[in-house]
Amino acid sequence: MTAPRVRFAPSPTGFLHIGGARTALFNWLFARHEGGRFFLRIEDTDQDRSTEVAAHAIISGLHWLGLDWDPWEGSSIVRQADRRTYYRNAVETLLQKGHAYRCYCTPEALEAQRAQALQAGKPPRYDGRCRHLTSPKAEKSAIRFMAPSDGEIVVDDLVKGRVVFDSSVMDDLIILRSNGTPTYNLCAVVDDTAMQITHVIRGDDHLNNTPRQIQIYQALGYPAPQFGHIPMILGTDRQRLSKRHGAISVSSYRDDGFLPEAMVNYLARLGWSHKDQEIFSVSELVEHFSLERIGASAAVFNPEKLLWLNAHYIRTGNPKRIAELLVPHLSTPPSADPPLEPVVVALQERSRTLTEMAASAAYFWADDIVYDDAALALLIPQNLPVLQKVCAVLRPMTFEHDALAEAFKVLCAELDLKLAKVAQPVRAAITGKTVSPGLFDVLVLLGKERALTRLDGQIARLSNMKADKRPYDASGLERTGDP
RNA sequence: GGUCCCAUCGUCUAGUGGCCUAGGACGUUGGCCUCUCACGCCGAAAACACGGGUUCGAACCCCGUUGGGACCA
Repeated sequence: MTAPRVRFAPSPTGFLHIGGARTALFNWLFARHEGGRFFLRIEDTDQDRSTEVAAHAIISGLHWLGLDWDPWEGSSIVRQADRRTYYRNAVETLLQKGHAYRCYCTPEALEAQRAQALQAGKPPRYDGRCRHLTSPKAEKSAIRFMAPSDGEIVVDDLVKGRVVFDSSVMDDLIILRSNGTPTYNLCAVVDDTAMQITHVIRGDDHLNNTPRQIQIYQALGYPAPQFGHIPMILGTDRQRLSKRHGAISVSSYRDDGFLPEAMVNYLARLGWSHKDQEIFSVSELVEHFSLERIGASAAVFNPEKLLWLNAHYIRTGNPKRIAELLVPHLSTPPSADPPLEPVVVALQERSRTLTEMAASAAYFWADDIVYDDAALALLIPQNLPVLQKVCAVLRPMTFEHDALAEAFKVLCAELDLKLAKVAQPVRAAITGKTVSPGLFDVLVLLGKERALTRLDGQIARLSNMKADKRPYDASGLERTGDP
């Protein structure tokens, strides 16, 4: 195949969502696999609904995913707002060739007709009443495309296979509104032709637009590109994915501590497959990607699997990079002691998101740690002797993993206790939680001074409780670190 | 309503007429490992929507039904 040219053409009416991101990804992968070009075109002809904020959100979403694009005629991004004259020219050409005509029907009248047709149980088609008008009826008019009504239009879709449309069901669509703005189908044809797009890869919600566009290509005398319509992404209720389904913007996943490679991997496997492989690096994706391997049916978005992939990439990621990505998620900036990287290493295999990792890391740097209920349940007078023994053993030691492990082992033998019985109270005392990385790792990371301070603090508190002979009451305990 | 698309475990999928007693993955679940939680390892439950054809043989090809989705909006 000669080097293909593809594009991603979002309307800037909101953030980059999961579905758009996958469309962009498939286009990008196809271009990179085939050694072709990938362009970004912002479809902002509808100025009422388009915003700059949205355009930026889409661009930053693509950047985050690592999708880059090629410039076209010197500009990085093609903007339809800059191309109005080309649309006007195309409309003019169609008018001259007799493939378009002025329609004087008002939007209100059209709406009434539509409602009436619907009422009568008929398809709400435009009846072509202005088609044969010879003289202008009013100053304001829209321009309609004169759709050929004979024969059929065949789309040899790269994903769906051969799809045949009967021309007689196609009505005369408006290509230029009475306010002078061109419509989607016209712009897409004009731009895809100008940009020499060879493959239009887009959501299958556009499949029904395709025969209309093909008719416009033919009327204009342009060659039509090939089409590939990829299936929709659905919510758990099998409805088209929308805000109701929760987080659907790419940026919200970034903010929730997901890694771009996890998102890319997940999106790629949603509708596309390569044998039984689940984990793909970007270069593997580029290597194996092909349009033929895209499935024909819609796919349900499954956040659980995304989470699993994210956990995988956090676990196997370069600690230095993970550390950098973690920083924005930390509620308090980490100090140099302990250094961030070894903390990340300790938490990598027990964090599914950066957000989770940040939450688990808090006690390494906090001056006042928060004790959760499960930890407080272990910090009771019965465990005071154990904590005191541990303190006594630790105080003269140099904190080093194997030495600590040996010391605990010896102590356990001495006390005739399982390691769990000793480790859990200590863990609770120094982390405020019952869950953490390996105890000896935590002790080393925390450092001798901080670990002993926390242990001493709890020993003092428990000693007081015992001296007061007050019954244990968790609600009466001081909880430091709460806001 | 019309047109179009789609149909394998709950979910993502492998399967391209005999390799299928239908494979993998997420999730669920039993166990092992174990200082907690994870990771890892071993095991389990779980699907060809239905009905007709074609064929010696159909998850796979054809038709229909049902169900879902999209567009017209």
